[in-house]
Amino acid sequence: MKENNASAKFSRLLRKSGHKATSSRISVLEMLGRTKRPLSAQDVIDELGKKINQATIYRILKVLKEKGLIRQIDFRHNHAHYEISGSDEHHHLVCVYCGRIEDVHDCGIENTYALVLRHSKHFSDIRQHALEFYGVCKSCNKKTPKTTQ
Amino acid sequence: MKENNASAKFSRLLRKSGHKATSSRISVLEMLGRTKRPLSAQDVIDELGKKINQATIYRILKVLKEKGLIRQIDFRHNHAHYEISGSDEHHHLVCVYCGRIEDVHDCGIENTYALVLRHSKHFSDIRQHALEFYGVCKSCNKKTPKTTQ
DNA sequence: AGTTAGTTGCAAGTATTTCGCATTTGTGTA
DNA sequence: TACACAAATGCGAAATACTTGCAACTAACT
Repeated sequence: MKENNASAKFSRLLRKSGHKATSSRISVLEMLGRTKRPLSAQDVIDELGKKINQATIYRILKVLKEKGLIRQIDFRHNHAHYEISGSDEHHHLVCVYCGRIEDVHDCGIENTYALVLRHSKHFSDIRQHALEFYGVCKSCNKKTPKTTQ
Repeated sequence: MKENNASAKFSRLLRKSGHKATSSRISVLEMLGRTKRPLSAQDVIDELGKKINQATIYRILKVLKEKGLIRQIDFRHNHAHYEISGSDEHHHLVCVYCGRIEDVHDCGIENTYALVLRHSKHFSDIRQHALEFYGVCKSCNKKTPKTTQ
């Protein structure tokens, strides 16, 4: 009954953040939950598109992201990727030419490029990194008081 | 003769990385060079679009980015931003609701969320950050040996 | 069970970026 | 200084990614 536990947990999280626990949202969360790598919106549409309209999938991803139930990752592939919150958080090496991705574990930013490269199998050069913080500004925080998690 | 110096420097950088120093490329570099904030492709098109075709502007941004002459920044606004390399590198706070941006100076990742928030005027909450490294994988490095800078 | 705000499906629209191919332009060489 | 050629550009169209308006539906309250 793992499925049920997971989906019950997702329902709770959704309601806690002021949203309805619809079956569409739970399906998306479950899909992200059982997938290790970050998925694009298209990946989700490929799997759930027959049950859920694509506009709805985009709307769901937007809400889940705003509420922090999922994380967005930018690989600079011209589309966003998403992964479930709470999963092992790590960074990525992304090739500026071919977009190839490699995971970067056990690495603070202070252990910089040289260290990352030393641990890398496939990369020979780091050109730059992106570090951005995503949060809620004070004026938006006033407008959406339910915003907990 | 500041302009000439800058454009001569850009010419040198372009040739050094194996590309022609075309006037279009130099215009784009100069525009980014004299602008403090990161510009979107559309910003560049708005200013240079009469002289340079928009497909060309996208191609130029791609090359400059690959060669590391400019940096790409992802604000999650559904389009990329670019800034000239070598300019004061800093991070950003981006509101997940309205996209509002605030600069984050003097901050390593180790001085985490609490410290960033303490220095922030407009944000009340940080939900997540993105840290990605951008480099060249070994197989691409073989294919493009000229890749220096 | 009934009410209602919140959610979804549908179809069309917008925004962003890319492509193929003919023409032009830098750059190294004669 | 002119030549030759690879590289870069312009143009138009297309592909991709994401959004919107509105009518119909549904979860979650009473």
